[in-house]
Amino acid sequence: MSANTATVEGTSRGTLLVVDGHSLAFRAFFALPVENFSTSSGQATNAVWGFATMLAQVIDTEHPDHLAVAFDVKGGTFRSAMLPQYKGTREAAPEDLLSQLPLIQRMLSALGVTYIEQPGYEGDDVIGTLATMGDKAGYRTLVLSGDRDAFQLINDNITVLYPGHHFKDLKHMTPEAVVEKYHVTPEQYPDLAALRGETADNIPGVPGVGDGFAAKWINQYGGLDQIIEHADEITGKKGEALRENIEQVKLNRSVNALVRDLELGVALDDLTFGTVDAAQLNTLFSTLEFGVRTRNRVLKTFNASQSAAGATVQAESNRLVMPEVTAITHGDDLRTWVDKNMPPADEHLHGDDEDANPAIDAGSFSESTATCVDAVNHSWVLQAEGDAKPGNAVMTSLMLMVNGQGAQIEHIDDSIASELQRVLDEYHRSMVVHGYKEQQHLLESAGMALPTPLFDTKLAGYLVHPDFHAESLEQAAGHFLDLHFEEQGSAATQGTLDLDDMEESSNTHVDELQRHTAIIDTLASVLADLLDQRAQFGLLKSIELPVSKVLYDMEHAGAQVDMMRLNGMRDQFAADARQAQEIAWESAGERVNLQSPKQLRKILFEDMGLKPTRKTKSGSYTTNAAALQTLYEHSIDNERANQFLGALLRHRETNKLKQIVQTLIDAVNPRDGRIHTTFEQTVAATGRLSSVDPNLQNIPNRNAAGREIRSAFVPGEGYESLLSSDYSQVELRIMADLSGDEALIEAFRSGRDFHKYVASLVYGIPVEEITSDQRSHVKAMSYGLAYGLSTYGLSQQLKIAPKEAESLRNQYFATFGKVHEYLESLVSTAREKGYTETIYGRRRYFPGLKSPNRAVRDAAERAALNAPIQGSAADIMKIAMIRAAESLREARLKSRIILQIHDELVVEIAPGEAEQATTLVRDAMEHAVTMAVPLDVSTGIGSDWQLAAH
DNA sequence: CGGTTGACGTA
DNA sequence: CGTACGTCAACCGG
Repeated sequence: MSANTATVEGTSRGTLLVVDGHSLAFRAFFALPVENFSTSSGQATNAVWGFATMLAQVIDTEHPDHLAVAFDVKGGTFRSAMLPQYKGTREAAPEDLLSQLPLIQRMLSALGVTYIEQPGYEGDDVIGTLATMGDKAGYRTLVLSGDRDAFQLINDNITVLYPGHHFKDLKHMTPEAVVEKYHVTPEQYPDLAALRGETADNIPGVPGVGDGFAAKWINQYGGLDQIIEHADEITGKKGEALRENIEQVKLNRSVNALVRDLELGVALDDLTFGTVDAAQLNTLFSTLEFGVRTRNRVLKTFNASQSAAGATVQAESNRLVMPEVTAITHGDDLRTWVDKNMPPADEHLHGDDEDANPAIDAGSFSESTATCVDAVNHSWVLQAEGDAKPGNAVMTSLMLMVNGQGAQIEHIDDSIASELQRVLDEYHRSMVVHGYKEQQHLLESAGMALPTPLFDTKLAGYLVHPDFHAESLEQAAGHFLDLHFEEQGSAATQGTLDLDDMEESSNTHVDELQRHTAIIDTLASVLADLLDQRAQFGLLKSIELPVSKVLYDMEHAGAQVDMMRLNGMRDQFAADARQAQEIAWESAGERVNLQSPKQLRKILFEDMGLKPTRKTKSGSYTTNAAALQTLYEHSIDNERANQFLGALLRHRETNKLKQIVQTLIDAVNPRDGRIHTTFEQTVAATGRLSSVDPNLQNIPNRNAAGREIRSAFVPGEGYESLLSSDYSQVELRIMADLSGDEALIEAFRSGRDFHKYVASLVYGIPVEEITSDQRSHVKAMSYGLAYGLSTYGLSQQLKIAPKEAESLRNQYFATFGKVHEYLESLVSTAREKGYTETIYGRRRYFPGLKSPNRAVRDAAERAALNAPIQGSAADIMKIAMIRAAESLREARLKSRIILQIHDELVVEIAPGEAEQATTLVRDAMEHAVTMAVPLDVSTGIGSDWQLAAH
């Protein structure tokens, strides 16, 4: 299709947006407190800002292709000649508002928007004319106006966008909406308004007559003319009042009729989006002291509308604005800088008390009044750099940025720390950071603490695109902003450092801090916009940010280990491994490296001539445990091979355990004898956490030898025991709830042995007759569901015939039909929408569902099946963690959460707190969310992690 | 040396 | 030919 070919759908030619300039400015002025929107020289800017963001919002949601703004002109109109007091209230508009009208017009010029003033007429008449032109030409016509006179224009083609109680939520006034609200048609509305009067325009109506009586009369008599004809018939005080004010009403009616056929000297074709003059806009916005975010937001909207080549234009509009840097070396400098540059801490935009229990409720997420973008537009950025390793954090530098001004701190002394702490306490509610948890570690290392900030670009980026994991801020900028940076040369990493290099590296260091701060600033506005569009701000505010704080505390606390025990285990495992190795070497006849699959393949499949079972994905023969086990079982008649395989399997197991223990030993912080893992909050695409450095979420638990390692995790000094508390079958319970399958729900509500109960339903025999094989087969089936298992996989796992697995599956789905439907619906919805959602609106996108490659597509389907289930379980656990930490704190207990292993929490219990802490944690977990089935939590307490198991 | 592969630990 | 992770050691190419 040629770029010039316009496609016309149906009769609609496109969308025309007509804006009532004065009324929009007026509404903005009174909706936004002028104290928060003034330049340092005292010029009010609230109307300009409100006008700009409102207009951008409407353009973004309605996508008009034609646009015009109408203004009143100074001096009288034909109406003021008729009605001297007309719009007296508006004429008396504060100077602060009037002074902003020329600024708004300058902004519109810079944006390439046509605005129209018609001497002798009002903006309303221009609007009436433009709307009529649009209607006749077949455009969907939108009138953005806060003036109700515009309602008379409404018809099937013309909709008035009317600001409601909150400036930003626009009501779409259609004919139906007018009838619903006023009980008259749009054509009759001026009659109603004439009777009622219009206080906003200083026009008196009939005293005592409001919308209700006016509508009643209109519907009774047909219209104003008929009412006047029959005025004598109307009884009572109101009838009297009408007769007394009939002249006023007639006058009102002649004044509120909009002129709809002015000669404007413009055609609709002239009203397309013009060229944006970015330079002029920059000059204007910097005079008005608007932040880079406002500028980018507006530019983005108008550039996208102006040109179909949105991508390139958008990239240009995302150019970073580097902060102008002021070096801070003393607390007094910081105070001066803050007083000069920071806006007053602004409570009303996000007035939630930080201590209040965050509203965690799926329904309330999308309802917050201030949008994320609004809030972020008034925020500032904090970026600290350094090593954020829990327990060993070191901060090297820090920068604050607001409105293009940066305060750079390279060395923190006491005066700066105390001043900065004051700033954090006062301003945290309007602060943006990248990685709250990491920033908190850095600040803590300098003796400070950061209360919960407004926004976190790292967490927000994760919510927007959980499959994308940015290694650096530059990568995040490349991904989300289409801003690309050259690879940073690593001069410092090679060769010697002379004085020039030192200087250079110190400069690049500052450049980097500056660049990072600027990237965060721009990222925040772009990501806030995306979160708003998806109604995910609640997820950030009520789950990710609060859990981030909990995770910080967990990382900071760490987990105490018994070093003696670890060393003892390491030595024992090492000895066992060495012994197994000796035997293996002897039977192999050579000192083969047992940790080299390549060497093993040679020994097993070439030298010993064993028959390989399966291949790895790269095509070589596998030597994994399952294969070795099979070979072992089939090699009874080959003594040498049998002995080798047995020793190899033993070596594999013990050596792995030795390695795990050694990794733990290496991770112990010598300063406190504890292991401080890092919980990654933005890595797992489903919403789960992960644990690194070391990974404390994969400590062995399945067999006795491995489980011993858990006994090395003990309460630290000042604590008496460990509590382990975990959910039973959360994912299955989520499936029961979301599918609404009555049988599965009942299985959980019954309180019986769940898997046995399910098996009895599936096999159709009494619970008492279920064999342990039957139970375990059904159990495997249940758990496999959420993974998208194949019958082949099930047969492999259970070592049963594929046919048997197939019939188990059929029986299962015959019993739990709604579960089957639900799982299918997950995939089909994902295919339609491109993404899945958890119960709290966490999304994951699946481009692979459209892949022509079947293997890729199948894998994507399984992941799409699993993501909402695993992800909802993750949401629930995060909420439980927030609530548990909160109630432990509120009860002033010393006991604290130290580990999370997906469905388990480990709590370090202080003396005498066991009972109360158990109750609080259990309660938080059980009541994290309400579902059709109860959440079952089991707990145990012991003097080490293994003994705490239950 | 950095990246990949195979193996294996957890939920 | 079951989802989601992290870590190790060996190996390969530069």
